[in-house]
Amino acid sequence: MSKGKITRDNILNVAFKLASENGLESLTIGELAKQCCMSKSGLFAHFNSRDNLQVAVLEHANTVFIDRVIAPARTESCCNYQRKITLLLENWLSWNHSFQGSCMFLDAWKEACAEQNATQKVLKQVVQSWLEYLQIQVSKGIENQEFDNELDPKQAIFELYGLYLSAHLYYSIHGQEASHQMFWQSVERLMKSWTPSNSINESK
Amino acid sequence: MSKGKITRDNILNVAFKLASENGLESLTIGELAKQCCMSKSGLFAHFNSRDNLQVAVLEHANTVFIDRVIAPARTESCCNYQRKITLLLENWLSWNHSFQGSCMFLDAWKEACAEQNATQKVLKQVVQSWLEYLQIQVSKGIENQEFDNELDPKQAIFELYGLYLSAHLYYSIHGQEASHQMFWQSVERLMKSWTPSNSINESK
DNA sequence: ATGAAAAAAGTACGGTCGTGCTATAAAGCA
DNA sequence: TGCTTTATAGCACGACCGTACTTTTTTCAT
Repeated sequence: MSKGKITRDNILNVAFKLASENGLESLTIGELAKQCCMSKSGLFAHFNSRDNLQVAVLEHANTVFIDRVIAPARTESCCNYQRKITLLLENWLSWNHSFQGSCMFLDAWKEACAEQNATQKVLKQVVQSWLEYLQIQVSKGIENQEFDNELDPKQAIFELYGLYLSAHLYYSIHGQEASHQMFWQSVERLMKSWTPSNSINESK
Repeated sequence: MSKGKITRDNILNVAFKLASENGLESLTIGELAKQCCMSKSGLFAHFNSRDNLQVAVLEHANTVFIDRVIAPARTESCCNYQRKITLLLENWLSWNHSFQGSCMFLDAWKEACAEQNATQKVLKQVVQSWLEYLQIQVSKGIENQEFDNELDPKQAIFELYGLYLSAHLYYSIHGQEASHQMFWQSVERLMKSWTPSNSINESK
């Protein structure tokens, strides 16, 4: 392995770590060089542009992902897929250092929000109050006996919110129509499961 | 209404529009001033810091959200909550100009990824292949008769992915433990609904 | 109409960004 | 060992960032 490759590999490891913590977009050549104890230009010569650097980091992250998530679950193939999927999920949640609320690929969709500045505080408060509002609606629906009284409103909104997030993600991949269709189909299914007649599936 | 308030309001409207399209983080004072046909310093004087500007934009967005999402559904109160929630969801998806894959609050968590550069292409391809991989696992589970053969793998992963996204969001609000717990509880519930015995709730 | 107050513009500064170009140092093969 | 190739550092640039400070223009109440 030539010196160049070794250095490049080290750079990518450091960059992956940084990008995992602060988001890919906030990865800057100057800071990365500092962390690698290199000069900006010395590091830059390995990629020739910031775009190339980011792409390289993503590809590196992908190999790490395969190594940590997919490969360890391969042994479980072709016998019990429920178990295998659970295994994949476990790996998925912990692949990038113990699920610190960060995922390389999600982060590339997300803004760098590591620092707890005033903006973030307001943002969280806003989102949280919206979640609580939704939970209250579910609670009222339960009181109104539309929903099963074993239903946990918090859990229900958690799942509902997931569909919303998923819809956003799928939008950028499959476009508006497909995203909408999948979202509503899932919502219908989810809300159906909230009704008393289907209480078999309820959470606790 | 004084001149200052009018200008400030106009700035916030323009800023909201910009931030909706490109993310709050990519909102810059210089560009915003240009869009408002103002000087940087003239605009700056209204907020005295970029942080204050961002907070103001968020608060403005929140009032827009309440106007467009919560208020229109108020009439539906206290009679049919299943209907009301559906209404809220409809408003939710369209509140910020027809659900163009963007949500003010989600965007503040997300990176500005409007431009289709090389990085974004790689990123989407990576995520998509991961989704397809998961779908294949479900398909195999169906062939293996662990899952109901009416189950739609694509839809199933859509919902599963939503739980994952939700978990990430809840992490930043409620911390690791709560987030983990809710995630697994929902996963258990979801996968249980995939099994043949519970096919009542299956999507189509 | 006039003068105080508010709003907007002008200008400048230090900082960081990505990215060229040139020179030096190290690596690897003969 | 010496020489070519490769890797790294040094330095400078233009652009844009947020944010001060000063000056000009506009607004508004008297």
